[in-house]
Amino acid sequence: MSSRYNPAGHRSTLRVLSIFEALSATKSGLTMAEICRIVGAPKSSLFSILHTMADSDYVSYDETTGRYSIGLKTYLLGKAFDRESGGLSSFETAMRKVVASCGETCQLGVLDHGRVLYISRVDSPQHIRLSSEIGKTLPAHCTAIGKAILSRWDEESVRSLLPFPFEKTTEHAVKHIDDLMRQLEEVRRCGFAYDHQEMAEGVECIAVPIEKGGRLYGLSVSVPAYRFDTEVQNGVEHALSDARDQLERVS
Amino acid sequence: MSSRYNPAGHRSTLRVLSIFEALSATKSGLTMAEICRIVGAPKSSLFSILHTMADSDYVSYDETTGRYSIGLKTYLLGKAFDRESGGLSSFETAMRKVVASCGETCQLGVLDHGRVLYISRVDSPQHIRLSSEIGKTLPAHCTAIGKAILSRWDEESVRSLLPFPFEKTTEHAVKHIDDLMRQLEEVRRCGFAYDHQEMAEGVECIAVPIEKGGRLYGLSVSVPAYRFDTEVQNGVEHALSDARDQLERVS
DNA sequence: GAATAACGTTCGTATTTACGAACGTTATTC
DNA sequence: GAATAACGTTCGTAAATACGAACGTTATTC
Repeated sequence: MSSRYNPAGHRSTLRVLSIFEALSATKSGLTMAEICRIVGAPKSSLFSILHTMADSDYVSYDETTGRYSIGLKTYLLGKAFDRESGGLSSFETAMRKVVASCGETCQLGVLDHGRVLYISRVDSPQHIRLSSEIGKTLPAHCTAIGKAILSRWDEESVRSLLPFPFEKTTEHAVKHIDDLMRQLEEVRRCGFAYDHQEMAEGVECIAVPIEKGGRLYGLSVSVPAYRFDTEVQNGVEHALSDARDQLERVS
Repeated sequence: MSSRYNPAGHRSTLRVLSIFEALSATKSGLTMAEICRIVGAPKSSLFSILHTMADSDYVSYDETTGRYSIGLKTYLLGKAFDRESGGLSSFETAMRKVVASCGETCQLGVLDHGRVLYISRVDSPQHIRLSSEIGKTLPAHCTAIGKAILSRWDEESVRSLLPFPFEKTTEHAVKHIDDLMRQLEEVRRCGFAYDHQEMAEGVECIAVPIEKGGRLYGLSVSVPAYRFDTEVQNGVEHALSDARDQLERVS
């Protein structure tokens, strides 16, 4: 799909996007030197790119600290996504309803290069809760959202697109791709994907796949293991199917 | 501030940003040819850039329609801005309060290349209201937000950065930059900037400048002329100064 | 349904960008 | 406070991108 000449992609473009990515993962901005280290490019190269980005206000430059951060115009791009794609606001409404119904943290993710990219979260009102971060990724094979989405793929795609051997997480995680295939078959059958402390010890997750606007999402609820039982599981599954039905109906 | 070699900026970067900008201004996506026309670059050049953007999910490509639009990852960049910059959420809270208090549309903007860039809006509950669009720009000299922000600049910057002669809007708009200077002096004195049907016939606006996070914003309320009088004006000014005080206090 | 137009894609060379090395300047170290 | 390290910036050449022209393919026109 990329240009034949440079199969890796357009270098300057990749760098612009990497700079955005680096800046979005920071709290108080980055210096040029820090960006260079993260992006893995020499400062003489990023110099003009960074200045162009700052001049156009997609990146903001703080003169007093000498640090770059995400700019106002980039924020507006995100708003445009909301407006165009029917928005994620419908997801957020549904997620708030899920949290209200079962009292646990609800998360939304997609698959990005074989990993789960978390795009939205509504926190549990309880004190003990999860620490995942929006914009961060986790392996797909050991997360409920990952399995939920993969269950909608054909076997061949899963085998070719998922990095194997799997990244190691906890003892409970599925170790071989054939075992994962069996789990996915089970997800297709019952509609729910489970992560029984596979990603992190003591965290149980349940997820459903949701198709919306031609895209596959995974919607999950995470529960600390010590308050997880059959009753909680039933409640979560009920809340998740309600959310899925509501979201897929309006499309 | 740009690189000495290419005073206009880094070409590839400018193109990436232009593509983002073009995509953010559309409702249902653009084809490659359309993007080329908007950006003003040949398709052989944008080909690889666009594919690289789509591969990284910052841009999404709809195979059925052949159209590109803003991608999910770009949305996450916007969220990162919110998280980093203390967010615009505090502005939005304040704006909702303004609308609740005076019942008219409230808008937030900044200056971008001598024009007012609208970044947020909370609509009036009334039926007759405005049609401005988030992400769009208007001339600064004939808008309340523009004048509010310019009042915090020194005279030399205003004269050098504002495009003159002014773009023509309505008969009521200020025509000469010297007249604008007198108006800005008045804004500095009383704290409020006015647009008396200067941008659009029948629309009155009042704005205050707000400094937050090292950036200058303008917060305005727009009122249809037929329901504008001294009493309304007092109410709006009261609501705007409350909002400004609240926003600048927390910083 | 033939002809035309528009689209996305590929190619080769002209042009621009890339980046190691070196600069002056500002933090850090001792 | 001298010496060192790190930063942002500039330069020249090596290497990448840019883009007109031409391709096959898909819409449009008549």
